Amino acid sequence: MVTIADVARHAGVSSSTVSYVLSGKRAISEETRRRVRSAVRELGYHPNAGARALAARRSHIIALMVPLRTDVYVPVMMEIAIAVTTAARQHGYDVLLITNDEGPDGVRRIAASGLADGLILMDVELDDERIPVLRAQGTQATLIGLADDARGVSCVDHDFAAAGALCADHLADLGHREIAFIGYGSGVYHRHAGYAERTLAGFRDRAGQRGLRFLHRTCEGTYESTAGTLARVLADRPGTTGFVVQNEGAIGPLLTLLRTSGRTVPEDVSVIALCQDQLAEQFAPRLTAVTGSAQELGRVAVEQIMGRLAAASDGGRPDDDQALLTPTLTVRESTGPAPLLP
Amino acid sequence: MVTIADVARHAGVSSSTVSYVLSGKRAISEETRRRVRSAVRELGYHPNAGARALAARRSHIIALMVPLRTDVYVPVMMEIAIAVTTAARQHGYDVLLITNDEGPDGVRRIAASGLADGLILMDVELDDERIPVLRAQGTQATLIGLADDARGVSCVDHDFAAAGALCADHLADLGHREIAFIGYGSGVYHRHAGYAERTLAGFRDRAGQRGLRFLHRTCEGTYESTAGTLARVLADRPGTTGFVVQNEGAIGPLLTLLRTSGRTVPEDVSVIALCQDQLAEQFAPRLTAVTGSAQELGRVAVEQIMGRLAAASDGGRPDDDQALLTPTLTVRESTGPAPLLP
DNA sequence: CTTCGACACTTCAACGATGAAGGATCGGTT
DNA sequence: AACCGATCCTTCATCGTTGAAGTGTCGAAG
Repeated sequence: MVTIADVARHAGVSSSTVSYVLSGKRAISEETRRRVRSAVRELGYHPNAGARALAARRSHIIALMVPLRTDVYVPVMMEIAIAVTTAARQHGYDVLLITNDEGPDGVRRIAASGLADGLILMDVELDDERIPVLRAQGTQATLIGLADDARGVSCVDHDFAAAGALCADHLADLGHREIAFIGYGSGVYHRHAGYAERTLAGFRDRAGQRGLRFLHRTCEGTYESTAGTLARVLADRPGTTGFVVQNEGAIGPLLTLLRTSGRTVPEDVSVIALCQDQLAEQFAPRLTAVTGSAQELGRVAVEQIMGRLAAASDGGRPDDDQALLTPTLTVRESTGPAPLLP
Repeated sequence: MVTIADVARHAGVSSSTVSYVLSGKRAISEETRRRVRSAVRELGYHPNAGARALAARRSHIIALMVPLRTDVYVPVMMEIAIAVTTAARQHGYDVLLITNDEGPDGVRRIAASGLADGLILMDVELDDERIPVLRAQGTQATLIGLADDARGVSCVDHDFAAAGALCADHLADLGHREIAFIGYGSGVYHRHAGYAERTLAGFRDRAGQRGLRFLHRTCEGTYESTAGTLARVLADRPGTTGFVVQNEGAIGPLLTLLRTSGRTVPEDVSVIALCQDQLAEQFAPRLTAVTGSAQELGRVAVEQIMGRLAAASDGGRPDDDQALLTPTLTVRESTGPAPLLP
């Protein structure tokens, strides 16, 4: 194993000088810097992570707490995780993966052991138990999602309300008047999952403003569940011409069911999805969709943590940022003008 | 911050004793152990990760290198990542997430810095550049996937050949004689991705033994691509009554296309999928599927790494294990007896 | 000719844990 | 009484890096 002392010897300087060259915290002459750098390269030196963490009281690791639960669309989680990892590396940080089932104790463990300098929490609930722990330990953290009391932490999330509103606007612009909103399973709403509630609220408000009639129906995302949901919608409101689908699992079944019931998309009914573009492109017809960027979400979360860590190490009190990322509407082939009244 | 010295003082012993109580490496009297344990609890002591790593030359972290690429079905990757994390925690280990784009340098960085004690590599290529690095650094590692030269590392993977063979057997048992194998996009085969090639080879061999005629066709997984693939299959072999689908993205489109072309499943044609059960359950009809457990894969990978670490720290040379996990066939509603000849 | 500040580097004491080696205590042997 | 071995605990050096404080040198100002 190559240590900083080996590098120092090889470059003919003290180990402190090597440390300073590497951290850039003191002025070092051009000549010395060159010699140290080439010694580092020649010996293939990599600073020992443990020693560094111990001495500097910084692990250069952030922890990412991901849900075990899989009613969230999983690829999005993975995309966020990868975006976080990539963004963190650009700041010289690595990412530790923690699962949600460790709960508040997990947060305590990571913070108290100094394993990570900061945490990013996914799948945050409105009154999440982990948040008080973070405050108590004085740990820097960013939530992906919103919480009721987010003092002492930063937050970033998609602007789900705006996404809901975009759906309502698009369908209203096309002349639709009766809309069905196919949501997640009822469990998601009972859990008060922010993304589900806020999308619905955003949609509802805008729908009201635009004079749309609409039904919200829960749906588990299986074929059977979607069939049941659709049947009830068509029974209650036979005049429905627009569908907003938030549940990724329900999209395929819904399209199939509409086709088999003799309705063509977008001539008879329009379908707008709240899902990733990649998924929206896979269906036939390609779906008009409202999307937020998972990559951006991960990137912003990392920026927020880095900001907090920098502020804290300068002795300041970090700002509790709240970022809401604006969603985008991409019009494809699944939405069109409302059919003329028969 | 609570240190081991604080605990020692509180329990009226030396810090070594606390360390021994916690690690269990020396006999400590019942009474002392009790006092130390309660001091730990009362003070909320968590050993400092950096100090521990430095002194013990063990970080209690394993790194998991995940692909950035997303032509693999992403939920499976996430499931593996979570299984790895959960299994690692049971051994007192945490998991660091590294992305594949760091390549061999990433492996070097992690190994040389002592950040992780071992690595698990996903998305392994047959002549993966990272493997020689692992050998050179003497780093313990497990591959998820197979490589040409896996000396010095352990491997675990699904037995894709067996999965292919299971498909052939099931369709042959049902009396089908002309089968189409809908695979991944051609890029996957050009890359010589092991899972794709081995499934196909396993299917081909068994199909030969059972006297099946079959076509292998690549498919990108979009609706258009699936439509094109299916059209060609039906043009070349109108008598095809069995479909094996390995590309998750092609399943939905294929079912829709078969239906719109007037073929019912499973009366006219049988469809068997190589995909997760969760996905297979989502379609109508529910799909007969051959599955390997992603959870098991993650679990075994962790066991292998733990075994290697234990052997290495006992001064031994770890065994280069190779595990192939047996897939399961779950018969559902999408396969049935071959139709009688007209 | 002293004094001073700037610069470039070195010395050295942390950081918090581990574990080999070295006591202390005790009942049991000789 | 002296010794022994077992048991249980402590002392202390060590891990590799960091960064505050200190040293040495040099040129400019007083």
